[in-house]
Parts: sequence; structure tokens; C-alpha cells
Amino acid sequence: MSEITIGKVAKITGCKVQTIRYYEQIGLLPEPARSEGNQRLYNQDTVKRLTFIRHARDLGFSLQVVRNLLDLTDDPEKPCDEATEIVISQLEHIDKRIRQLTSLKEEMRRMLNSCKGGVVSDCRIIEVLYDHSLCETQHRED
Amino acid sequence: MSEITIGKVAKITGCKVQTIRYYEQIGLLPEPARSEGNQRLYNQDTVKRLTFIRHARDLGFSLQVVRNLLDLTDDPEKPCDEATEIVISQLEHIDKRIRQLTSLKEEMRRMLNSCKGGVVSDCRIIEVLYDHSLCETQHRED
DNA sequence: TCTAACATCTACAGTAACTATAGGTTCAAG
DNA sequence: CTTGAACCTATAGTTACTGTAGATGTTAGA
Repeated sequence: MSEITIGKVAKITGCKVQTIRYYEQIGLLPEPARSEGNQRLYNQDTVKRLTFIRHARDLGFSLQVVRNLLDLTDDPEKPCDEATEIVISQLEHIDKRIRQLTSLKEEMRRMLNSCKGGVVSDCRIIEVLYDHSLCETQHRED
Repeated sequence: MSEITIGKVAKITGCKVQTIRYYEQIGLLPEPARSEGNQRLYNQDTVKRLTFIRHARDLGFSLQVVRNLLDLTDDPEKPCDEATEIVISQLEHIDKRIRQLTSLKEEMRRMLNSCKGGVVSDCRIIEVLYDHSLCETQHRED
């Protein structure tokens, strides 16, 4: 017998119990069988599916994208271009975010370096926050 | 007369009109004066304060942190250590996020490289998503 | 066999930080 | 004086969960 309760599934996959119920609710997981006392009973397939979801989420894919990827796996004979495209687009997204964060980091380093201590009214950090033109990087979309 | 309507303020600061009203609602902006017809009228102070908020948000500070920073500016004689601390902690946060994203990027590059095209059932990308142990980086907290 | 502790159930509220909508009023230009 | 843009309030929706209350189910030890 390989039917396991939701708590066990949670432990195996590293998801919380509520999260599993939530995924069921939004249709990412199928409705499982129930015990006589109405408790959910899962099989190995659902564990696999949930592991997939968890992993994709860890890699930063949105639930919508996860949904698309799962749709792909439901049709194993399809060419996998679509999966490749999804990953490429995610990669671009990550790259953009890294570049953005890196320039923010620079900006904040500069803020820190220019603050010599003292009181708030003389604080370079506060001043920079009030006046974007004191920034050297373009983190604003104006 | 330097009293301007909410739409003008939105344009100047780059915030949306609803966002400005939202900031008022959560107490980040003071309740402005009103015209006879009950429309909000802002002065230069609020524009400055909103610019500050916008800029801090652009730099990735949470609204809670923005609130703390604004509290500091309300007391200009305080030493600015607190501002420095806030920026340092934000900087650490950013650093951590960059490292995390960088390792995700590596992982996804590897996924892409190992996929030779073909159908979904043979797709290395899908396989990796199903099986975390195929990953080389540790993006999971197990 | 009973009972205490723990797991599970449903349904709903809350989180961050907005964004969007509906249905109404005010304002400014022509 | 009319028309259309801008404004008003109140409320719901977004993402991806997380937390809670109050009821029921399950299981291990006395």
C-alpha cells in the first residue's frame, strides 16, 4: 500500500500542508482519494508532481509558468522547444534582476561611504533619498 | 499659490494616483488639504516626502523600512547611525539575493545546455525539474 | 478499552504593495 | 452650457502562500 497522508507528503516534498491543499484548490494538483474519515490519501504520482512544482518554484518560476511546464509533461510526445523557451525567458529575467540589484548595491555602497556619521539633518543617506539626482546609477524609470 | 492636485503630484513623482491615496491611507503621507469640491490639494512638502518614498522603494526598501527612515527625518537632531544600519542591512539583503540568483542562473544554464531538443519525455529540463538531485547547486533548503 | 495528544478537515482572514473597477462628482476648456 | 478629463469613495483583485478557529479523525500508551 503506498497511500500516504498529507502530512507525510509535506515532509517528503518540503511543502507545507496548507500549501498542498492550496495547490489542489487552484488545480495544480489533482483531487486525491480520501480515507473513510475524509482525509486525503496520496500516491507516488502526486508526490512526484509536487516535487516538480516545489523544485520549479525554488528555481524562481511563477506558478503560471509551473502550470505551463506541467501541461507540457502531460503530453510527452510534444517537442520540448516550449520548455526550452520558458527556461530561456526565465534566465533573461534572472539576468536582468541581477544587473538591477548590482547597480543598486553600488548606489548603496556610495551612500554609505559618503555618510560621515553625525545627525540626521546632515546625513548624506537621507539627502540622497530625497534627491534622486544625487545618484549615479539609473535605477529609476523616468 | 503652490497647491497642486493629485494628478500633478503623480506626474512629478512618478507614482500612480491610487498609490498616493494608498500611502495616505496607511499613514505614510499626511492627510492633505481639500478644495471646496473635496479634492486633495498638496504642497511642496508632501511632494518631497513622496519623492523620498518613491526613491527608497526604487532602491528596494520595504514600506516598513521606508516608514522607519521617514521617522528619522522627523527628528533631524538624532544621530544618523540608524539610517546607516538600515542601509547596511538592506545591502546585505541585496548581496544575498544576488548570490542566490547567480547560482540559479548557473543551474538553468546547465539545464539548457544539457537539453538536446527532441520530445518532452526525453527532455533533460523536465527531468531535472522532477529530480532535484540532478542539480549541482544547492538552491533548496533541505 | 479509554483517553490524551496529535493530525487532519473546512472555511475564512491576513500578508505586501499595490492595481483595477464601478459608480458617482467636480473642474476646466471651448 | 456642455462635454470630457480628472477627481472622489469604496471595494475587490493580484501573487503565493500562511495562519487561525473550531470541528473531526487517528493512534499510541495506560
